[in-house]
Amino acid sequence: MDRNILSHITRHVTLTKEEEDFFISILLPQKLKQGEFAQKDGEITYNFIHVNTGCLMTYFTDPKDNDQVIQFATSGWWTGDLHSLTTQLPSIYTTRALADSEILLLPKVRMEELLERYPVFERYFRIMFQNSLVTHQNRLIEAFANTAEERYSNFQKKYPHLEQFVPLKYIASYLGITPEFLSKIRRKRMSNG
Amino acid sequence: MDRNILSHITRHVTLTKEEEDFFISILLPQKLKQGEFAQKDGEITYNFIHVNTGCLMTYFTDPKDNDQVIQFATSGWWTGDLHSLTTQLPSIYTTRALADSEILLLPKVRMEELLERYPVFERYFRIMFQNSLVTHQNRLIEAFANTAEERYSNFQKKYPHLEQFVPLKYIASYLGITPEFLSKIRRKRMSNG
DNA sequence: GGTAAGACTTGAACTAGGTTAAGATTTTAA
DNA sequence: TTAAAATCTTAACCTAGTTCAAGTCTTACC
Repeated sequence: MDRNILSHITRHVTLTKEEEDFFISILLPQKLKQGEFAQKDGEITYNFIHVNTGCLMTYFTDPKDNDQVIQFATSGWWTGDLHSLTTQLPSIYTTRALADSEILLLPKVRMEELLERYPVFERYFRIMFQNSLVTHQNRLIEAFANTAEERYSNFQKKYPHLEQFVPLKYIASYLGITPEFLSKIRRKRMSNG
Repeated sequence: MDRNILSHITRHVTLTKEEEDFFISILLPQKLKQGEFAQKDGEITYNFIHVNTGCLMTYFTDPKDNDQVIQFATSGWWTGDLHSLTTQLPSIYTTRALADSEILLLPKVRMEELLERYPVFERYFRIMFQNSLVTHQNRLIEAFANTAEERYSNFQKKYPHLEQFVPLKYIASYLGITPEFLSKIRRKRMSNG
């Protein structure tokens, strides 16, 4: 199996050979074609998902059937529904491949075993979640303090490669606006330079 | 010293007497009067902050001098600027007492020592951050999918005691609207029942 | 106990962004 | 290769929320 994921982890913590081997042994590799689902809303989440190659998005479908994209996950990211994974209640999110992708599934029970046996992984996930929290706080400030146009600019700076293959309607959704309004912004940009 | 904080922690993990004692020994208690600062923006954050009694708020002041409240923290909550604490770059947030409060400071270096010596605290903070992440994801969805009025209702349901002593302008800021518009919502509510 | 400062409200004019519906362009699939 | 489906754009009209300015109500302080 591809041990590429280890390079992401050893950026934050140091692993022994035993820890590496055990970790790799509990991961389930899976391939997804563009458009396929890693997780559907309404179902219980049994796996934490690591993206090896490709790109996934996680979105929430509201009662009026609008999709709200909450995250794009590319190579090296963890994704999925933490709430459903923790509580084993049905997920409110859908996670879906935006491009052909290879993912690694970390089953909940094996993850618990991992954390129990090798506390270094508690540390690793503590650091992961801590960083992710900072990112989410920033997004929250962005959402309230900046205009849609500023958010779009920041998005482009932060994820320069994404716009090539992510449909604009999902980018609009991620930015919290309608596709029509994103069109307006793009048009205005072109004429202004 | 008040060992009340331990009850919050042992809700998530089990501590030995030794772990409890060491943890308590590294905390610095501090009293704040209403309006006093626990942390000012522009300064480096040296402590993670635990609220024992009272209530603090953390806000971001944007370039146009608008305050954006990102969190209210009451008894049992951790607060402060995780980004500045981690990177030791100047904080972009201010944390301030909304009522007379007692807080406990966990200095960065002692926190690192704690995590090194007693991995059970890695587990505790991993769980904390994981839960907090779920909360932040929900807030993000709320911000985009709901109207200001719905957000206000949800806020009141979630923090029923806060509205008694938190000035409305900070609640408006937390909801991402102007105080004027919050007034309008409250007025409309009164006439409609 | 009066006054100054901050908090809250009101209303009128304005704007960022949404809605609806149609048309243009691209992608998919048979 | 072409028809169908999905994506993207355009435009007219609409609305949630802002801005500004004035007025009321509280709180704090000399």
